[in-house]
Amino acid sequence: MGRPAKFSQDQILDAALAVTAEDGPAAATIAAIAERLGGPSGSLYHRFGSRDLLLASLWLRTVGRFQHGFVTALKEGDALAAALHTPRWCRLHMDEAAVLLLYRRRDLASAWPAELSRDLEALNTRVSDALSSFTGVDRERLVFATVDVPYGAVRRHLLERRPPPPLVDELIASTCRVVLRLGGSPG
Amino acid sequence: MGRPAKFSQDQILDAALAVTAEDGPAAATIAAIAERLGGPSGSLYHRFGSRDLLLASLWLRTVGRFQHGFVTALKEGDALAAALHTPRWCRLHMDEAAVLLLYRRRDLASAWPAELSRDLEALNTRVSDALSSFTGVDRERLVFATVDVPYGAVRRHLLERRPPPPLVDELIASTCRVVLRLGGSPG
DNA sequence: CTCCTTTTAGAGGATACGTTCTAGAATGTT
DNA sequence: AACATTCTAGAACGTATCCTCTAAAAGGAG
Repeated sequence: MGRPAKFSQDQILDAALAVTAEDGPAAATIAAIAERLGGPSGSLYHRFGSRDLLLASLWLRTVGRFQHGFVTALKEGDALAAALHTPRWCRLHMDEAAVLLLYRRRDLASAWPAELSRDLEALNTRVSDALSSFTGVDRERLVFATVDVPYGAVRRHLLERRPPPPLVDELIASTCRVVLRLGGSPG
Repeated sequence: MGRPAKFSQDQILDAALAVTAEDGPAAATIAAIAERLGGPSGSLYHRFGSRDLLLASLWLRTVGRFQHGFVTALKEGDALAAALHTPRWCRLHMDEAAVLLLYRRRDLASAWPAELSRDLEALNTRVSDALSSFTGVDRERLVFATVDVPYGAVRRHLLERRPPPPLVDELIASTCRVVLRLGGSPG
């Protein structure tokens, strides 16, 4: 089977993640990632054909990981849990959350690789379907309550590299109840 | 007085703004800005000493313009107006809003120039003071209602380069009322 | 008109980055 | 043991970017 890999795909993505979370996408150069990894740049090109493919893979991995809990909650009809998934996930995965929420796809991979367009589409469809499966509430309101507000509530804290305080969850929950008319005590 | 300037400071900043809003901070190279301006790169270095100084100036100009309405509303004790300032300003200044809300300072000017640190501090102080002048509400709640939520509500639309729909204002207002306990009909 | 200042104008150098290429190390297969 | 395969290792190349530097254009002052 040939020489065993010293650096796995995930290890490389983790190095890219660390660099990007720390100093932004512009700092995520091949040289910087290789240095963080402790390996040569050639290994990165061996696994991923190009920088765009590497960072696009990082994006896909991160989005996929984040979406899992969100989609599950929505499919169970629990909009509140979906909304609260964002602050909770951020506390557990600060670096990934920073990359996901502070930047855009295009800022990581300036030209999205054609090989990965299907994967990206699949992720989009997954969320879109989960949102559609949640009936009884206007879609714009649902997105506002479960995506936009949690996003805004968390961002300032991610910028300062500290976990969102518990109050954030309270405020998101309050907003959810009002916007989705869920009932429960205001606050 | 010497040769009259063909390109004013604001014209250069406008060119930088257009390029940045269109293709992100990484695309805002000196060459790209000069081409958009229709002038030589030397003129940019004549007015601003470096790329960092140029983009930092753009950041200051944009933040200052945005803050004006926000701070005014807060000082008048109108938190709702402050919260609604964001979607309204976005509709009037889409490009500037995109630069301001979609990116970070560091993504424009990787190292903030020391010459401009005072100006940046002044802007921060201005908002901080305005927030402090608004008594009777916990500061975290106030920031959530007037900054974070409007920010999140607007972002998705800025990404797609279209003005935030009227429903956004409604949802922001509803959230404001609940979080700040302002009274008024829920919705 | 002749200097002086300010600005345009863009060529040129230094540096950094993405990528390719060659060499060799480490493992499975025959 | 010899070979094929897979991966590490890093030097080397072309390109793009930031910035500097020289020359000239355009107006005002004496």
